[in-house]
Amino acid sequence: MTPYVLVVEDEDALATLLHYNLEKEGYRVSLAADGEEALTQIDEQLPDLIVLDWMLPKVSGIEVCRRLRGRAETRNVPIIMLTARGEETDRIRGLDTGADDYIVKPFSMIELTARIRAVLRRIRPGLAEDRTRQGDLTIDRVSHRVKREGREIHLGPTEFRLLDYFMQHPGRVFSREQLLDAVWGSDVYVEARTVDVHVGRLRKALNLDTEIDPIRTVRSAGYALDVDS
Amino acid sequence: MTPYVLVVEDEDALATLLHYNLEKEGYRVSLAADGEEALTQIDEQLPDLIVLDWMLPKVSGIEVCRRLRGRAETRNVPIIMLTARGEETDRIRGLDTGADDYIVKPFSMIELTARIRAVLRRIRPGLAEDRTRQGDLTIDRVSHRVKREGREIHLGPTEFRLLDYFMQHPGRVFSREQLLDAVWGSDVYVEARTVDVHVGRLRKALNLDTEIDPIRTVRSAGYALDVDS
DNA sequence: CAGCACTGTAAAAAAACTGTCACAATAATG
DNA sequence: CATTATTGTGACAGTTTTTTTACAGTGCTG
Repeated sequence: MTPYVLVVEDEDALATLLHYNLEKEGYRVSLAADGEEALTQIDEQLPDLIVLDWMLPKVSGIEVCRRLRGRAETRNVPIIMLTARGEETDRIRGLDTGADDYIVKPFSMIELTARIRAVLRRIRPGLAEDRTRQGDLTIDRVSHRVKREGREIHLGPTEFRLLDYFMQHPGRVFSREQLLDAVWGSDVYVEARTVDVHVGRLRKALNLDTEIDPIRTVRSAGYALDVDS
Repeated sequence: MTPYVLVVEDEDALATLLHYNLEKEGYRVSLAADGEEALTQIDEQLPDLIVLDWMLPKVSGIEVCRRLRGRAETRNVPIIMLTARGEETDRIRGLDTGADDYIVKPFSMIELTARIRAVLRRIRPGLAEDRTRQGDLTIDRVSHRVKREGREIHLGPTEFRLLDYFMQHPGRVFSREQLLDAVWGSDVYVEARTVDVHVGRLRKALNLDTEIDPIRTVRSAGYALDVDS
């Protein structure tokens, strides 16, 4: 059974983005726009994990969190908090809230899915994938290692996240803008052409030994990871 | 058969943390949020060891302890008490309670698992691992000795616990925060950068003879212990 | 109480990584 | 084949992150 994730977020654009991306990640996703709605939905069907915005209309995120922790049947549902930078971070860090993890906006999809995987792994080991293989490429998110044909490959943080994203959606073409959103974060501003440079760096690292380039350039569209399978 | 540990703890965050870590340690783990629930669960299946919070709602830890000691079938189940600093420590120290050991919060995971191993060793010798080998590194938790390629290596207490933790999860990357939680203790407040210094000290001690550094730095993520396997 | 071993912090030094740009190379188009 | 649009690349300056070093404080031991 695929994990069921409830996203509680009032800002519409972000909610849609999360819905879209988590669904693509293979989760069943449901949205709630405020705390009240969230609680109703949770009563209807118990999620496997909740992504919860800190600031919410009607019933605040922290209040939702407390209420869930107070009830036996929801006590063990993992919660990941979404907070803006500097927003009472210390308090969350201390986990007084009872949240299992938190993530500071702006965040990249890669980062969020990594957290979700980590939390789900605690609850339902075996559900969350730690390692992905595509052709001769292997990426291990726990040990942070990338291998090609068994050879270890060193990547910088950005190249690692970039490859991670590609590996999760093999064959699919992404525009520079999509990659920026997914890998850099939804409201980070960097030049679109920067993606080219990082793709270049990723290629260089990947193809030190081989001459077959797993990354395909799609002119006037973007890039994709190809693997003959 | 892997040992079955019952954790009785009302504070949710700590309970989750314990559950997660002990499970990873290879134990079968069950949680109870108060004394009543604990007693019910114990009736259902007799644990090999109980980790019991001193302060509990409904039936207090000490009461649970007394009742277990009063019944023949539970008399010999080892109990490790969890107490806050200064919390009637003397009385526990005297072991009037019948607990086999106690540990004062905040404690590190390393510390707790060491106690659990020690107690289990008394009951079921051979079950608890005293020694771990990874590549050319050996750590012996009973004699508190570390060797590399047979050469004895002296480590300070913190470096020892740090290496211990790494050895228990080889290859895996830990953030500074995770290491602080696991090695220093869940609510000790020290600067995250301090981890760097101790990793540095550990490296220095480990690499006196060799030039191969078993500790890998993962930029913007943390550290991992690597062993060619 | 002096000496020693160990801690945590802070600050300096080193290393790794980023984002941009300018220009080169390549592909598409008519 | 010349032109235009798009992508690749090397250099670089700036930033972030890690490593190293120094130091002051603590607690233990003889």
